[in-house]
Amino acid sequence: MEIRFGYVAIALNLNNSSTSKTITLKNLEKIAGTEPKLTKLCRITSENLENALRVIRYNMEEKIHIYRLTSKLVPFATYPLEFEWNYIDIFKNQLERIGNLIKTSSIRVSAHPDHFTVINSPDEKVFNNSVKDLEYHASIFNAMGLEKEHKLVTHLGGFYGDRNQSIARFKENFLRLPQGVKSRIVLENDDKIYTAKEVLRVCQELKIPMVFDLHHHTCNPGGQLESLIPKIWSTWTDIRPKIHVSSPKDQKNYRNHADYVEASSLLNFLSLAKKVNRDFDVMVEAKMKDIAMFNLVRDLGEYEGITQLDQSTIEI
DNA sequence: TCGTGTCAAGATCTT
DNA sequence: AAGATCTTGACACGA
Repeated sequence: MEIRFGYVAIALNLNNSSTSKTITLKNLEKIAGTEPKLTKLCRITSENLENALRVIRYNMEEKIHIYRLTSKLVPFATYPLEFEWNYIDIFKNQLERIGNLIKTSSIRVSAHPDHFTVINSPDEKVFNNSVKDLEYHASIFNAMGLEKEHKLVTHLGGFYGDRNQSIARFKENFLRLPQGVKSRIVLENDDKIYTAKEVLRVCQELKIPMVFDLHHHTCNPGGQLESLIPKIWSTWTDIRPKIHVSSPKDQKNYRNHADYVEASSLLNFLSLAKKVNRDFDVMVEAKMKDIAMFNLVRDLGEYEGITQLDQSTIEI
């Protein structure tokens, strides 16, 4: 079976290729007049999209099939400024070009709205802002022409003093999301509150695919791997399952991501996944980004029973 | 040019 | 009720 690896947002091998350039609100406000402000925002966005195109081209050339786009392609995309700007319209062509390259090179992309998106928040304002943020992500993917297998990864959310109530609220709020958002969402177990077992149950109930994070599972265990894997795989009905891997920074900051990923920490998971015999993808979450991914694949290839097919793919 | 405090947004723990 | 901390890459300011 084949396992493909990818990385998050930044291609360290490409110089000056940030796709997350921005401006602070204070400095945006310092710019006099609406037009100049808009010009500034557009210049930044355009630069981010140009770099995104470069990064996708790099991925294509390096035969990297798994990639997470940054959430910050468009600065202040969901922030209520004193003027409207339809960045989807303005950057239609650039977004299309990126999407076309993603499709022709068969790259599987995703995005991970950051921690301000909390679907199970009891605060309606926070929920509404989360909807906005998810819609922003979905609209970018749609403008790129990306099919529904390109997903948005998020978590169950906060604890709010009562686990069961908060899980129940997630389900209620999830059902309130726009269809175009619901069909993009996949859920991931987190490192502090909701375990793989708990997230799996919600995913099964709501028919949401589940991204399994191996490192989070170590920080916040729930359920046995051997029984979890086939069930988690089943949530991905017609799409390859995907997992996240990372290594702890150190004992003190165990939950933080290290520069690289320790290959040996995957061996147990791989041997259990082999029994299920289904191809899957791995997102490497490490400070050293694409370089960490290449190293991990190389290191795994050294083990008995693992064959390195290319610099981002193994076979077991 | 380099180092460092700050940043639009949330949640949680501490005070 | 207010403040610190978490986490993250990049900005922005000052040395």
